[in-house]
Amino acid sequence: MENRVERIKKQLHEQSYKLTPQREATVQVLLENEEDHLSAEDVYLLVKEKAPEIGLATVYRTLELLNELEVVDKINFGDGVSRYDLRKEGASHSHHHLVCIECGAVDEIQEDLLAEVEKIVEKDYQFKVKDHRLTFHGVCHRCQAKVKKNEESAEAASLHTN
Amino acid sequence: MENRVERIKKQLHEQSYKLTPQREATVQVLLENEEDHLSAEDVYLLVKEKAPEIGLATVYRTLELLNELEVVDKINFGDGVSRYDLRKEGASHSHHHLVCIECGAVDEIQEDLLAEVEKIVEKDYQFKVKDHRLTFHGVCHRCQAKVKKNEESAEAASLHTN
DNA sequence: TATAAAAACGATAACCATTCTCATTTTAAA
DNA sequence: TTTAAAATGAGAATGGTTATCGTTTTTATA
Ligand SMILES: [Mn+2]
Ligand SMILES: [Mn+2]
Ligand SMILES: [Zn+2]
Ligand SMILES: [Zn+2]
Repeated sequence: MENRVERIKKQLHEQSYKLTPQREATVQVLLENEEDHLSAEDVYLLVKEKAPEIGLATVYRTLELLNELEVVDKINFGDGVSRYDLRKEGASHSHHHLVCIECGAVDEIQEDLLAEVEKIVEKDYQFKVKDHRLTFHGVCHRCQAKVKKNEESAEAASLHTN
Repeated sequence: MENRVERIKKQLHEQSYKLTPQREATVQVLLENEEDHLSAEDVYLLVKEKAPEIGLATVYRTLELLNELEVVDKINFGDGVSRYDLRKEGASHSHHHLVCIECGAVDEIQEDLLAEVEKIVEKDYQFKVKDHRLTFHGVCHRCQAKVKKNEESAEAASLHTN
């Protein structure tokens, strides 16, 4: 885990960006909240806990930089904010997302389901694919379970009143 | 073509929304620019040509409404604006997009390439898929042709100077 | 056709995520 | 240490979108 920060710092250094405590704290926060999809404001509040003097503009600048270095993906789920999603190390593109229209949860699919589709796109549309964004909107497994449970108890209640 | 407007108007009426000239003009503009991906501002300027008294707020409200009726998809390509994309009639989900990182062009894929992938998502992730968003980022066929042409003329020039 | 309530409208103020500006501080290499 | 370039923090500015509110339009009903 610690290595991960070191490697990102190295990457910054290689591209002749300076290693500032603000940048390190921001990367730390992203690593510690890898499963979430934080907005710039979210990151700002979390970074402030370990580096209270940091400014919001610096957080934006750092996230922008990390996006250019392909350390994070800047994604947008249609609410009014950009979210910053850490890439798995060495991943060559953005992972897929499952957005629940019932509870708002965002789950991830780490396996690449688009290999075949990309072949078709390259062949049939002569488009050289560099990256992709794939998001499914629907009902998550938790909300499906909830509905099923409610249906069962409604049935049970109906048996009682008959 | 004319039928398309009529059907959308009917759909509004069925859901007890009122049929106003502003809404009709907005739908007209969307139909006349089906291949584009217009922002609210874009739509506003185009609608003003045929209904100069219309307000920007009304355009936003109409686009929001059409999005709820699933007549348009509100999409976001990562520049700071929402874009409104007319659905093909009867289409049950959003079509795919090809965004060129060289020239910025946005091309469309109308065929559904995700049927197999969605089966996997439903089975392996117990996620009930209702809709999807799929965008590829890469180099469009026009830009690829341009690069190839440049390489050829560079080669030709090189032959001359030798 | 006249009436009236609900819905929709236009103008514009407010909101708010993001970017820009600029004076000050920090970094990194010599 | 010195120094130039890069980075930072505070807060102003920007710009897309939404909210407000008084007026107008629509549509159902009498
Ligand atoms: Mn993610
Ligand atoms: Mn489209
Ligand atoms: Zn859910
Ligand atoms: Zn192109």
